[in-house]
Amino acid sequence: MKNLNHSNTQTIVKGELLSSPGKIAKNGYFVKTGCLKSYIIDSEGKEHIIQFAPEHWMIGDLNSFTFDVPSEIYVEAIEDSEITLISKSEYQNLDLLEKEEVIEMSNKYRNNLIASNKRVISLLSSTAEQRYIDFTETYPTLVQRLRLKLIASYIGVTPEYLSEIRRKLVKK
Amino acid sequence: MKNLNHSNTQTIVKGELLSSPGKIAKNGYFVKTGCLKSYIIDSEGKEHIIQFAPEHWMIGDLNSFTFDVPSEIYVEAIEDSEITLISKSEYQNLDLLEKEEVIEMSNKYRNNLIASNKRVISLLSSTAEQRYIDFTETYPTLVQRLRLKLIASYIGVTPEYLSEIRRKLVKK
DNA sequence: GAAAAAAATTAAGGTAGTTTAAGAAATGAG
DNA sequence: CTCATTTCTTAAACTACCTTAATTTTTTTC
Repeated sequence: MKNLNHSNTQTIVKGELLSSPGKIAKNGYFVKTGCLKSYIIDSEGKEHIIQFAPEHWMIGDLNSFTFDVPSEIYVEAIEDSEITLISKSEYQNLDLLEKEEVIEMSNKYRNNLIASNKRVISLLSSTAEQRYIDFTETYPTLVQRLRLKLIASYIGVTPEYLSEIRRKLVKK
Repeated sequence: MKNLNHSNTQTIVKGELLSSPGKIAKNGYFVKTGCLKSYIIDSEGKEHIIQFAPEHWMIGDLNSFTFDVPSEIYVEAIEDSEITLISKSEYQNLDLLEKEEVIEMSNKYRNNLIASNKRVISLLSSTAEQRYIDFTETYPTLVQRLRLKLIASYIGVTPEYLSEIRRKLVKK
């Protein structure tokens, strides 16, 4: 992460809300320790998790951050965490960055895109049980750290049904 | 697209397969005219569309292209099209590119990521009917050009059920 | 422009996942 | 440690969406 630390480190506690809908996102967040989540609340009041960001991940509303439109998502700490801010002025205009830094950003976008595409495929083609198994294999450490409720929201099922899935898998 | 046309323009006909699972992707594709689709076939033989690429979009298996792992997807023309190849040697090593070109790539990844994230949210939080309405509003020109079957596969329902959704919407 | 092939429609029956609700277990606060 | 709160589990009734299959419509091909 050479050169990406122009901004200060901040300490935040579990439950702290860094970003919420309606505002234009002024920052992205880079997680040094702990874990954040981004999520939306749908028209029926249900929470859907867009992304988890444990150590070394970036999180934020890229759409709002990039195009100066009001954000639609929440960003919240799910553990006590240390983060650094990624300020808009720096990253919106890539021209201002060194070529190396642009490459670094580009690689982060690309890897994030690859992960997002895989998730789309998984949502389109796998059952909830398979998505849960995939999650446990892809993010074994997160499975330990996260509440079932959060994992359920991420893979797109109710906590009740995930509970049932787990019971079935234990029996096997 | 200044400077991105190092490669030749190719003309392909509807139905032509540019890429298939198992091979390591040697190229990405930039669409000048026409339309391509990328898709997977799941373990039950069902097709799931990952992306449509009409004029000015890029398409390909970024994961395979980037990390030299065997591809898992098909890329196929759904209209007669003109495309240019995006060769791996150029884009895998961003170092070799001019800063401007890196910025251009970064922006394409970023915009693609924003679109992919929106799709994840939509799959998690919206009903099939709402996803169809969103699709018609987001891609009005594609709705005209694409067969119902393809749209159904993209939004994640069977053609039969999309047909039913349409009937309901016409009645309203 | 006629025959063949592919796509779309309709409907009945089925299933994966949701809803609701209530009790048990784990976590958090003082 | 203890009470309050949140999370997890279980189960029964329900619904969004799927499957199958037959018919109609559209598109492709020669």
